[in-house]
Formats: sequence, C-alpha cells, structure tokens
Amino acid sequence: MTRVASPNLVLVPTDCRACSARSVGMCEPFSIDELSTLEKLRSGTRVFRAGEDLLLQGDRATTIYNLLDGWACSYELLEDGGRQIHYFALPGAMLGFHPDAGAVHSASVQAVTDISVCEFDRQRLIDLARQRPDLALRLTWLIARDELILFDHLTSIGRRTARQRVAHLLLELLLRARRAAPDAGETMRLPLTQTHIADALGLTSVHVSRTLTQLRKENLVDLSDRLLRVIDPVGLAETAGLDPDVVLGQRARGPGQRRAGHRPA
Amino acid sequence: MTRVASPNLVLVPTDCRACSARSVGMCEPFSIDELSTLEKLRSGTRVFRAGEDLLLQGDRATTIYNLLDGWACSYELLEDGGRQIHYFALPGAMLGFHPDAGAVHSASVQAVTDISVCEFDRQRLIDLARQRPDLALRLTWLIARDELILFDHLTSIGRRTARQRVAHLLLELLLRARRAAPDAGETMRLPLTQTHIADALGLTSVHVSRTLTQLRKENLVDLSDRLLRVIDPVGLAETAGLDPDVVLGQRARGPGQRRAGHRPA
DNA sequence: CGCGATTTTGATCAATGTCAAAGGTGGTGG
DNA sequence: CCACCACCTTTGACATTGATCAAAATCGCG
Repeated sequence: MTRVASPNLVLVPTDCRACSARSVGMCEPFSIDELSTLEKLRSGTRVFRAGEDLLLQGDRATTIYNLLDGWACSYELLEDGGRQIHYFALPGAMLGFHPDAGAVHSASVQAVTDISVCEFDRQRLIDLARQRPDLALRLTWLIARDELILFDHLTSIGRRTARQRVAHLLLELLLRARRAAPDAGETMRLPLTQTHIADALGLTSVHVSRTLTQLRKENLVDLSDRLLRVIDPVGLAETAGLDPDVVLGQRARGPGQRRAGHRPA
Repeated sequence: MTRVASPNLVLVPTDCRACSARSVGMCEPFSIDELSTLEKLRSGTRVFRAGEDLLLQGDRATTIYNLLDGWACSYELLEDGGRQIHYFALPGAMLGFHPDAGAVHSASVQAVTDISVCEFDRQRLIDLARQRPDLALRLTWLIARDELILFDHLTSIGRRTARQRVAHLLLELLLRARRAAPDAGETMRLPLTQTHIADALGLTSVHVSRTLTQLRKENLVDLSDRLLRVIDPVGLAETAGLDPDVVLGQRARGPGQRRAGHRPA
C-alpha cells in the first residue's frame, strides 16, 4: 500500500531502442537516431511490485513516469476510507503529469501488476517539449485521449446501472487490450480484483460479485482466474447500453442477427 | 436543444486585442503584436443562445471553440433519455477538441447561458501548434487542468453522498469563479437549473431540490434567483468532505474555530 | 393574465450498500 | 509436501439512499 523507497529503486539501464512502449507512449515522436536525446533526459527505468504506489496524493509533482509494462491505476482516497479509481493505465500511458509546476498531486498512482516505468524529471521534459512541438503535441494527444475515457467513466458512474457499468468496463478493457494487440480474440488477461472494479465503478465489491455472477449465468462473459472471456460481445455491448455496431464494428454481427430489445430480468 | 444553423451564425468581427478571454484561454502564449497570427487563423466570433448546441455527438471534430463569454457544458445523451454532464466550461475554456483528426464527437456541447465563442479550424490550429511549442504546451495545460476537475467529479459521483456532491459542486464553482474574479466574495451568479446540477452529479432534479433545501435550512448556502450565496464556506467544505484549510486557505477559519465532526442529521 | 418551465413536497419503490459468515485460492515456510 | 494464512469471492439477511410517480406551488415572461 505504501511506497517502499529503496527496494524498488532499481534503476535498470534500458536501451530505448528496445523499448516496447516507444511507439504507443510519449516517446513516439523521436526517431531511432534521436533516441539519445531521450536517453539523456530520462532518469532511468524503475520497477514497482503490484500494490506499490508510484506516487501519493500530497506528493509534489516533479516526476513523470512512462509506463512500459504492466497495469497501473490512478486513485483517490477519501477520509471515510472509500477509494475512487480514476482510470486504469496500460503500457504507453503517461503517469504523474500535473499541469502546474510545483503543484501537489491530489491522486495517487499505484501498480496493479508488477510494472516497469521510465522516469523523467517534469521540468526537463517540459523544457524539451518547448523545443520539440511534436513532443508537446504528443502530450496533448495522450492527455486528450485519456480525457475521452474519463468522460465515458463519468457517464457510466453517473447514469448507468451496476449491470451496465460492469459490462461497459469489461468491454472497454477488452477493446483497449485488442487495440494494443490486434491479434487477440475475445480473451484477455485481466489482473484486476473485484475490489478494483468496484472502486473504479463506484460500487461495492459485494455488488460487483453479484453482478458478475449474473453476467456469467447469462453467458455474456466469464471472469475467473484473472482471465476475461467475452462469450457474447454483441450481448455484452447491448447490456452496457452501447450500440454494438459502433463499438465492435459492423462485422461483429451478421445481418439479420439483430435481436429485439434483449433485456433479461 | 437542437442546433439552429443560421440565426446564431453571427460572425462578429472582434479585435483580439480587446478579447477578455485572451489571458485565460488558449491564446495566452501570443503577445499583442503576434495577435495578427491569430486573427488570420480564426474563422470568426460566433454567438449562441442559451440552450443551443455548439456541436452534437456524432459530429465530425473539425471545429474548435474558444469560449469568450458565458457558460457552456459538455454532455452525453443516453438511449434511455438520461443525460450526463461532463463539465461546466467558463470563459477561456477550449471546447470541441478531439485528440484524433477526423474523429467523431461522443459528446455534445451546449450553451448554458448566451455565449460568444471564437471559432478555429482544428487542422489549422494544430498546424500552428506544430510551429509554436508554447501553443502546443498551452493546449496540454488546458486539457490537463480540465482533467483534474474531471477526477474530482468522478470521485464525487462514485463515492460521495448526494449531500456531499452538491456541496462539492457549489464549492468548486465558487472557487473557479473567484479565481476568475478574485475580488468577488462569497456570492456569484450561478446560471444553472437544478436539472443541470442533477445531470452533472448523477442525481435527479427532485433529489437535488431536496438536498438544496436541506443545505439552505442548515444555513450553509442559499441558491435562488440564479444567485449562489455561500453563507458558511467552512461548513460547506466540511459537508463536501473536504478539508476547509486546503480548499479555502487557512485564512478561511480563525484559529480555534475548528469544529468537532459537525455532521447534522 | 396565462402559459411553459422550474422548483417543491409527498408517498412509495427499487437498486445498491452494509454487515456477517462461509468458501476458495495461492503463496510461504516448516 | 503439507499446513497455514492472508486475501479474495460468494452468499444471505437486512438497511438505506436516492429514484420514481404525481401533483401543487412558484417563477419568468409575453
């Protein structure tokens, strides 16, 4: 739960050329022969174990992490012990960026799985972005894309039922995973506990459990053993309150397969 | 509710030098003698009446608006008729920015009051940002700042009671208004209906009404006639589940004025 | 004065939370 | 290899918040 200072301060010297997150993250604007610029800039690669915090609310925002591998999440803790997860971060995500220099984080960021990150000094990154508009625009793009997901979450939490929220999140995660690995089918590793899901959706883990059981009984999805299998993508999209054609592409459903207002008790 | 094409297509030729939103919005990086760059870039100033939509979900994202005057909101409509407001935009806000060129908006943007906006072509703005890193960084800053507010909303909707949510929103709006006009005291014009508030907080307008009545009875705030008066800022912050010292600054409360777990029935 | 939109209030209902306990599961150390 | 332990999931009974339905009161405005 708390950040452990030394054990994970493993500064693995990694070659940027071998970085698997380069094309999806903030380093994308840099060509192979420009990578030395980045090598000089970054403070190093670091590893965190699942459950460890990269940064805590209250910390000064001086460090920016580029998530190389694994899952992380941003969350906020309330006085009453409640937790709200803001989003789940996948490889390529930028973590810990705050608009104002010297400001204090109002959210923490935690490793969901074991992760490795690339560490940058905020100021030095901004300085570079001032010389490299393509980097600055890349940051804009990354954040604006996150914002889109946030809008979606907001709508889910504000206006959808527990059933819809869970279906929606599972679908979102499947689609994001598929975008990262287009070969993957309807199955993915999902390293979240039901408590993670509950804290992201504004529910209790008890209720998430019941809801998942229900979705499982209806043969929409199966989630067990950290493995998510979407059995009926179209049905899941409909359950989520989304248009399957839009979300899954028209190929998802054969013509005439459209079902009439399928809404199980 | 729907966009009216011609009546509001009033292209008022405004002088950038006289623009009241310049220092708070995306044009801030440009000095007085650089304003001609902007004058050439923008498509013009436009006026929308309260309730009109600047853009609709489904529209192609080709236009970016800079809000000059008045209030707007971004919202999403669900199939069942429900609405979720994502955020309220104040002068200086950038509206309609989508990370991907040629993509389609998943949210609409509506004028809450009569507003005037400055219109830009997305592509031309990006092109300029490619030459002006300070503009690109300004966009990053604007969006990242919005994201912070979104996190807050997410936490509110996901984990706070109706009471807390309402108190939280009112406080947020007061603080944002004060930041824009530091002279203002505890009173501000609040052009939202209770339905706006409900749709932003994931509640029904009926419940918002009850909640406001309660807060009024407890002498925390008074909201009527589009006028918000925060009678007890400290109490309101506590009701919102926030630390008054952090939110209002220490000056908000004299020493020894700290109250013990004030939690009215 | 009358009309549409908004706000208020009351009665009832349903979704989800809370509390509690019992199973599972995986990892660790003996 | 087993036993234990921490954590996660499942299930049941009950409580509570906020939704829904309905109608009256109020407000802004032409």
